Amino acid sequence: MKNTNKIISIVAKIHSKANQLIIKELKDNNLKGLVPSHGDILIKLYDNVNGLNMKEISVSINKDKSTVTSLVNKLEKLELVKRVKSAIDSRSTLIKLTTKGLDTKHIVLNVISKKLLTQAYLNFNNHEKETLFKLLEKMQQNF
Amino acid sequence: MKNTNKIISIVAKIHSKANQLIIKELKDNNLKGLVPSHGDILIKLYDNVNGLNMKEISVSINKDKSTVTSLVNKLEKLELVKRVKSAIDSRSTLIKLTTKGLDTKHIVLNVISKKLLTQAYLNFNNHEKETLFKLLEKMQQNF
DNA sequence: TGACTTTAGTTTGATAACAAAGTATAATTT
DNA sequence: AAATTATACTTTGTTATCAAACTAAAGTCA
Repeated sequence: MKNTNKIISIVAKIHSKANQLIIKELKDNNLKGLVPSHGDILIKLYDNVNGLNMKEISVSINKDKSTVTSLVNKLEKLELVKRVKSAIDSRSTLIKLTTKGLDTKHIVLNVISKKLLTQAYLNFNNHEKETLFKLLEKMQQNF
Repeated sequence: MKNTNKIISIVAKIHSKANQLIIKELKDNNLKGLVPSHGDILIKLYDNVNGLNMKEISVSINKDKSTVTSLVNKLEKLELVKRVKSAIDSRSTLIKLTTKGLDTKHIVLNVISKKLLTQAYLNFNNHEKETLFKLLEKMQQNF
């Protein structure tokens, strides 16, 4: 088997290792019990202070809506987000950060995400970063 | 945020899409109920006709040993593999392909894996394949 | 030899994730 | 306007996955 045929298993391994790192960092930074998907939701919400509905979250983090229900349930239980019924469409629920949720922004973005990228890109120069990014993006669009 | 900072979420997306494709293909090829990890185990066993023990499988597919127990339980229930007690070390269990398990080799390697690679590498030339592979391998080693 | 430690594997309990079915509301069609 | 279809979300049931505790068999060492 050609080496390049192992591409998907390398992708899987990087994904797994990155997730392990994130889980460890979340735990070490007083966000015990959270998993990467919770972090993904928080990151989306930092950029959307007016909230996002469940569908929007589901699409943007690439997870099934029922999965998002349970992820948001947990975030709500931890008082990091709150559900607000939409005034315009009563089927829709807006998910908004609480103050406590917003407090996680620095840790999540400037500590955890940063650490992850630093480690992933260790010994990469800018050209390599861009090349890898472009090729991966191309592969992603093939699916 | 710089584009290249989204690298891990692209990795996650490719992993997820690849897995979806594999699950669909397994189902379409009469291997309903199997997931990519089962495929990973079968692929390792094709190359090791004398069997592999649980630990070896766990390491090679990068999954916890308890996960491997349940994956192998399913493969055994489907009569694709059998457990054989090691003669040398009675703690150890060798997992071997059954005839029915070996029959999946063509489908798994020449149909499903091939389809996956063809799709992932659509519009890639050899140089791009090798560049991507090398850079990903480098990233993997950073973890 | 007998007590400790390590190793191989399973069991148990918890959870993220998905799919399918269910509920409720909104939009569309006739 | 009533019936149909579509949308937003939750609930239910299943499973892969992990971690921690457990069992049993080697290995070590004193």
